[in-house]
Amino acid sequence: VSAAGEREILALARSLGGRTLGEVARFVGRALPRDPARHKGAAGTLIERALGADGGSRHGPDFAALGIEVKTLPVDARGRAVESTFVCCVPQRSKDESWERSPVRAKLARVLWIPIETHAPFAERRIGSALLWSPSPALEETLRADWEDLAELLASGAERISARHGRALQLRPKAHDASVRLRGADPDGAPALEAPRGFYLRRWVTRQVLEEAGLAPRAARGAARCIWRS
DNA sequence: TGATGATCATGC
DNA sequence: GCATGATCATCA
Repeated sequence: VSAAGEREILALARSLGGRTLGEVARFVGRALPRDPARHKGAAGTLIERALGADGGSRHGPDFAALGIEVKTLPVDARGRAVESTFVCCVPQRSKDESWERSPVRAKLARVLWIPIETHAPFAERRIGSALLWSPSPALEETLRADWEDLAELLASGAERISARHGRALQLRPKAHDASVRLRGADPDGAPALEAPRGFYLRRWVTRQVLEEAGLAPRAARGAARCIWRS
């Protein structure tokens, strides 16, 4: 909405570049957990606090007024994304929604990517150069096609669903454990229990984002590069 | 090494 | 209880 607002957020985010999670935690006055395995979302929560994002578990973008979603992006030493990226939970009745009105499109329309080096002790993980991003028309077409395929899959019954569907988007379990069930509906509309799932961006997508921004090498054997410079 | 399915903590 | 923040564990 506001270009000035975007520039301010981006400048603030880029000021975190080169710092460690421990430094940022001290800056915002929060303790950083020692064990990432037991605090998987801690880096993302910390960055949101440092940026003054709206926070909480509400729907909608992190910066509601600007429509910006903040996503930390775990990368290896060369700046390549090492994990897929959670986008949002599968909404009930997603079959009734168009791509244009989908939460996936809303989330991905404007993303502030924050690369973070992984495979180091939590507090020593270094933050990279923040990147304000929107999907290219080509990627958006892929996302739309995936969304429509996956929505159809969801509407046709839960049995056939796996993470193998979708070129850029995929469906994966999203729950405390595999036993969790939500109230849903079967293809006929009758009440049924379903495993909660989320939409995820495949790893190649975020790798491409960083490559196009010059933050990661394009070739598999490319030279090492500092992720907090470009 | 990469992808899939499973899992952990927190906030409301 | 469920959505948000993600990474872990395992197998091919």
